[in-house]
Amino acid sequence: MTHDTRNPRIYSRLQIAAQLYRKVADRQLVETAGLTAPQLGVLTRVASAKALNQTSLARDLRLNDSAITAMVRRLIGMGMLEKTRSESDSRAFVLKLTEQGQAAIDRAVNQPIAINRRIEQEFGAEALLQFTEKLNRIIALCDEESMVEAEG
Amino acid sequence: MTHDTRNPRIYSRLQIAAQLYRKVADRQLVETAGLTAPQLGVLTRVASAKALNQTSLARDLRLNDSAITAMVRRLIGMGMLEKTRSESDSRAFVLKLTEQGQAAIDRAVNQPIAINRRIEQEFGAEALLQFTEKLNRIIALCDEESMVEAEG
DNA sequence: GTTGATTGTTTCACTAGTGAAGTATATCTT
DNA sequence: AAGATATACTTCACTAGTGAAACAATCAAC
Repeated sequence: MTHDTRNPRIYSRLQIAAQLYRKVADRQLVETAGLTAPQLGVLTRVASAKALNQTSLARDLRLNDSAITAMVRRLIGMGMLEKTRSESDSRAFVLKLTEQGQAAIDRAVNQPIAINRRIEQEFGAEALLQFTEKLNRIIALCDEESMVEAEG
Repeated sequence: MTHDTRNPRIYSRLQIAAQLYRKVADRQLVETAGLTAPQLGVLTRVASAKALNQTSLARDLRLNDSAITAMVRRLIGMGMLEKTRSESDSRAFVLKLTEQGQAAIDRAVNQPIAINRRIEQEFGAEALLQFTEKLNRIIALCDEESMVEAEG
């Protein structure tokens, strides 16, 4: 009753948490691996797939195609990634790590991110699982909602 | 064991949830109120304070000063906000809503955001509280961690 | 085997954020 | 009162994302 901002609470807390988390993780990652967190996300996905194109990458990371275009351009500029035309489909590119890219991942893996550890310890395994479960729930609800908006 | 991406899980889920939530909320807000969610956040904060300057606004929203500079510039351009030099401190500006800005807030308030309602219903009051509590925990841990990084 | 739709990618204009460096104005300290 | 320090704000260069419009290659249907 004091605040009419009843619902913004979740929204804004979520935004702040996500932003802050990224900032703190980025600081360590840039220091140790020379990568930002989103960049590491892209590289690890590329590393774990055998022949990935940009569209699949976008789907995996739940991003826009154009976000991937930009991301890949940066990573290629940094010498972390390579891009070659797919032989089976000449619209698509196949993404591959460079040695330098693999080295960056290795550095990142060898030095676990402090904030992750901290959160894991504070929360404990069970609470952590429960929390990510709720995040997944939110993601699913957003998906549903955006379907509804689009089609009716 | 299948995935060595044990810790990224929380991080990336949080990012995806936040991004998606914003996207869905934005779509409705832009439609009904002509505002994005972050813009509404700024306006409601300005509305609830009596004489706000940009630095306090930045602190409240946990944003950079320069993010506020840009945000305010856009909102002024849209005719939602006004900026006048503070009489007590001539470095600072005092932010004030225009009529149009107030009208936009009213439109937003009168049409609660669908995705918020959906999440509230699915989660229930208790789970929602618990969830935001954990978000606050994460925020606090990030704050601590960034202190440690900065000073040692 | 064209025709038409779908798919993979890019470009453009935009919002939203960070961080470092700079400019004024205020506030201490002496 | 002067000089150092802090505060309010801006600018710049950057990352990271969206969405719409375009283009070329592929795939289905006649």
